[in-house]
Amino acid sequence: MTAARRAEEGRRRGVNRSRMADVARLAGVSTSTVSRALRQPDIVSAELKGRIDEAVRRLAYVPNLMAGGLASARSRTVGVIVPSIMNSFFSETVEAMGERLADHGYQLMLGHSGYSAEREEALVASYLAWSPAAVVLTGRHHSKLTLRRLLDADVPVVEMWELGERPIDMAVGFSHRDVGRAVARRFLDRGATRPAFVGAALDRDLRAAERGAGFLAEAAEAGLDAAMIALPERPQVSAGAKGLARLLAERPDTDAAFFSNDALALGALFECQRRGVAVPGSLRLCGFGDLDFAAECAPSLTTVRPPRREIGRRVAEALLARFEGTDPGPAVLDLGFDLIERESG
Amino acid sequence: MTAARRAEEGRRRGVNRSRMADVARLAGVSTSTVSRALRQPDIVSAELKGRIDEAVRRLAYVPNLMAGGLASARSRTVGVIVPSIMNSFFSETVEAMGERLADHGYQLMLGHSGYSAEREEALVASYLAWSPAAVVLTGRHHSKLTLRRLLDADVPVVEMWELGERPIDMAVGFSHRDVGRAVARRFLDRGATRPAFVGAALDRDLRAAERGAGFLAEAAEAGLDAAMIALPERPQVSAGAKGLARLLAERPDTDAAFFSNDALALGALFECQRRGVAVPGSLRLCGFGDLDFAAECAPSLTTVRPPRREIGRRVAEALLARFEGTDPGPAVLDLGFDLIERESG
DNA sequence: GTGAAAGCGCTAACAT
DNA sequence: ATGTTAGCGCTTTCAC
Repeated sequence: MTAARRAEEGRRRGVNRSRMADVARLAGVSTSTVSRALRQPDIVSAELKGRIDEAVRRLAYVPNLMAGGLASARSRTVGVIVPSIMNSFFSETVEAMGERLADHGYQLMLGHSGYSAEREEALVASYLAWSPAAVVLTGRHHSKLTLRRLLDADVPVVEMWELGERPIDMAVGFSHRDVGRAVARRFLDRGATRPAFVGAALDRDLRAAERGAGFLAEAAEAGLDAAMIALPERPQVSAGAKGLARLLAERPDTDAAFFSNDALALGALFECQRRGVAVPGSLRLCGFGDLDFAAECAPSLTTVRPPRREIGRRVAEALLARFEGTDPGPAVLDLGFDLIERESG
Repeated sequence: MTAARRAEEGRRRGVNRSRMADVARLAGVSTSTVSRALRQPDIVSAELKGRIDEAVRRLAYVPNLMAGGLASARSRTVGVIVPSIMNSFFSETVEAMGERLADHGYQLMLGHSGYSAEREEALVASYLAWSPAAVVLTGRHHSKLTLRRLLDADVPVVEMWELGERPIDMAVGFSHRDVGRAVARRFLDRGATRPAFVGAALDRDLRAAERGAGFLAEAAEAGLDAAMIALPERPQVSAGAKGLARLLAERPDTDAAFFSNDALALGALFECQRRGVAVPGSLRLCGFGDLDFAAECAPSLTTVRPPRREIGRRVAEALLARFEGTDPGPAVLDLGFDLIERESG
């Protein structure tokens, strides 16, 4: 081999990267046997397995996943789309899911849609180009083309964080409408008569909108006319302060407010402190998420705890079961939620 | 073709998935031309380009990235490792980086090390199996094996969020030591004489430890003996409250405290409220991160704003430049930070 | 239980 | 500017 040729090879594969053929040669077997030893160790004789493992170790062999994927028409990759990585709700779910799947040799490809169906569509297309083992989406609202592509690809799909009647394939989450209802009931039980819902970016965050709808529905059934404040900005602490200001301006006699997440609720709490509004004395507050500050602020925040990690874990479990051909459990898995009763409401 | 054979093909490639050869046939050209038209449109005649695009559209052709990757020995994949996805510092960086790279057809593979060098090592190995276009790591401390693997693979590497003297390849971040010094100077300028640093999980979060070291060094140079409280737990709001309690117990005359992040500082602030400690009257507080609540809490939080999004953007820019063979800029890029002066300190 | 041989769908010389 | 040809490194029948 000429030096130039060797240099070319080095550039292609990275300097010291060995192939399965190198392992086979060193172990004195065929590549088929190496391939089997690596993926189904039990069907290879113990002696050969030992020689192969040794060769793998000595050569520091790392399989080329693209070659494997091409040959087998599938990859150990799971494409995941969340609305935003920065949202700690989803990132905790993703972390749990990723850990569980990584244990079994699966890699996550993570993307964020920014709550846009169009971006979701593009992400799904680019995931499918990798022949993923599965695709995980957030929510149950997707474009027609997204649906068609997923169906055509015949790939396992999980919709998470929200439940629908007819999932594409599987769904793991809970009912946001029920969350809204539960919070309303809590307020009513405590004697509130002028409840309100304050949400941000509800046109994009459909799950938050549904929590609001559930809240209003429950109040209406109790004969109360709940107010609804929809803020255009992102659901951050600063928006919560504005939301409270608007609420107090538009309906000063409000006595209980459900904010679409804990960040908003915290902002509202700060604003109450600044204005001298007593919480829960003259205004009850409830958030959603049970973020870590909820238990610490003063007064501590009544909120709803979604099964963040549990969703990730169960999605992973269902997928692993599918991959291994065992029972993946129910197509629609409702994990429920907890109402965390603290001082603010 | 028999029905069974067709069924087998369907299973392999997904029901309607067409190959480049199908596109070539429909457009009446060779696959090489299709391949060129897709990757370097300018070197193909306008007429053929048009026919090919039409064929791609009609067949809803999605390239098989594994085949492409195998043939070209590289993939449009960037492996990224952060300590934790749930940490909004890193997730904002990842989001910015991902957007920029996605615009150019690159996908992120995201993993989290949980601040463990061992897990980082495993992740790097699994990324390299995908022939990634680049690998992005957090920080400058990596295991020997990680280093060797990256060097052997001859892949572009960026270390982010921290700067070292000899980066593996490129580094984009800022000096955490300087952050600590800047905060100490601020406290001293305001007349503090009994400063302290409170950090959590400093044995794992080496950047936080370095902020603490810088803080102590600056205080020492001014002839002051700064205290250091190291909490074992994760840097959350609840830990901040504990940190404040310990600080007040161990050194009651402390008049200024730098918490290793905003969550801790917020917890401390809440605890001060509960104990009736005046902030900044009897105790100055400073955080790190400038999270969204920092501007909203009462008193508002003096803190340090790291260039979260900017880091992601600049990492992406540097990599894209490398991919395209243009000037990637300096090997070590210091983006600095901002001291945000608010009420608490 | 193991090996030989035929691809997987694409890219990249090379030739025209 | 376009086509021909030979793989990329692995998996998977199919024989033995």
